[in-house]
Amino acid sequence: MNNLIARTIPEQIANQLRQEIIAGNLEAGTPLREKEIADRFAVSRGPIREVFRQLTQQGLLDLTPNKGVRVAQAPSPEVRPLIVALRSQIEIFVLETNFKSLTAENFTRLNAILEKIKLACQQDDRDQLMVLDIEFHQALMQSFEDQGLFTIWQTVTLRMAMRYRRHGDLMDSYFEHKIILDAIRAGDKSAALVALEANIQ
Amino acid sequence: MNNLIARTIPEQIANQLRQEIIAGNLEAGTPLREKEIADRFAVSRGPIREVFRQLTQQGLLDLTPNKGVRVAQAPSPEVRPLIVALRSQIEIFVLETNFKSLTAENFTRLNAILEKIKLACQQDDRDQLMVLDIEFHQALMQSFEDQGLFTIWQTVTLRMAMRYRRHGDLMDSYFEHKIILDAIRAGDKSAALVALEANIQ
DNA sequence: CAATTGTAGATTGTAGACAATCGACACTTG
DNA sequence: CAAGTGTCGATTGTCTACAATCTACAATTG
Repeated sequence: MNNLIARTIPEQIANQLRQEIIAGNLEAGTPLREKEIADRFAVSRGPIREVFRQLTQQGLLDLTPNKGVRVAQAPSPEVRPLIVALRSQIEIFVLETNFKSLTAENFTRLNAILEKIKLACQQDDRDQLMVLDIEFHQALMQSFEDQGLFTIWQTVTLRMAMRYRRHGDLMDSYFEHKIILDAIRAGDKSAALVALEANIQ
Repeated sequence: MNNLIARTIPEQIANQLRQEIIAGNLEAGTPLREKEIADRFAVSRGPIREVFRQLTQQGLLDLTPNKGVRVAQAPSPEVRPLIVALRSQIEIFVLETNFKSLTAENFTRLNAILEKIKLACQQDDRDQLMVLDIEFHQALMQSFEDQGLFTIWQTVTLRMAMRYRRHGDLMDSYFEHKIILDAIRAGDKSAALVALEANIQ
């Protein structure tokens, strides 16, 4: 999830754990032991410590010195609207600023993800849809090459995604993303922005 | 900077490096070698790796696998206004939401920092002022106990602070913070919000 | 001579051993 | 019996050694 391909071992492990936390497979408050996770992925504790530090910084884990990490609580209903607003602003900014610089490569990548989204919707695979949803927006963010802004976006988005379940018909998600991509392809900036904003909630 | 007291060794080292990066003592693009930094702080590479991962996640360093870290570029003039807006929104939200829950402890803590700010301004110590400025706002953020939101705020704020120098008379900074605190103490929420917003730029 | 391949040194990545810290519970002590 | 203290087991924190990877530059080859 972090990159198109997860290069390093810690990255792969981080992706896996992230997905499980976001999906809610790991209850909030659950302690994660270094050795336990290390054994599970057949590596030593070093790489796991790296993963824990990263996920902590991304707001998915809480770390207490000498005590270890626990799965963090999802954002409270009070704070969630703020998080959503922040993410929305970032993505709107990027799409607007970067609109004319989008390349054919960006289109094909977005389209590839969109097809996977369609599949996940048809198969009613909510977990996979959540992963792909984030991947779609991530591809947008990465078209605008600003590592610092990407990091902020990622932290905000992961926090927002925690234990979040899209309600109703999954197919709606597919259509929403399709509208965004179609508008981009058609060069209709304002339509794209409207569709994007509508999708982030 | 991360906490009132930096508990662990990696935290202390991270604080030191953060300060140097933000102050601009370390040029953007400068590579940081694990062993070099480890020797400097008389620890092994392990804790340093932790520090590098954290600062990377906070947008102060760029990490490339198998190549190491470099000091990140400050946000571009294009992106900076967005970063400022994000930070402003977060702090406004917290102050507004949390206004009535502020305790006497919060006041004394804020006041203590304010006094230090005054001193730094009088001594024309720009680096120290930058640290204290962030500390002041951090104290505000920590009065609202939400680790996830704090993490987001921190990332945004550190990014915004990179190589940023307040122009003009340093004393202005002192007065701006004094106005905020006075308004809070007087229970004048809207005045506090206005003053806070004016200060974040 | 240009392109490729090979090698050496430096640097990061990982593993495993040891040290420090924490929490719980039994024990002492007034 | 209550408060404090000591010990034990579990877990995290750190260090050292070794493996994998990258970069630069030399050697080879067509």
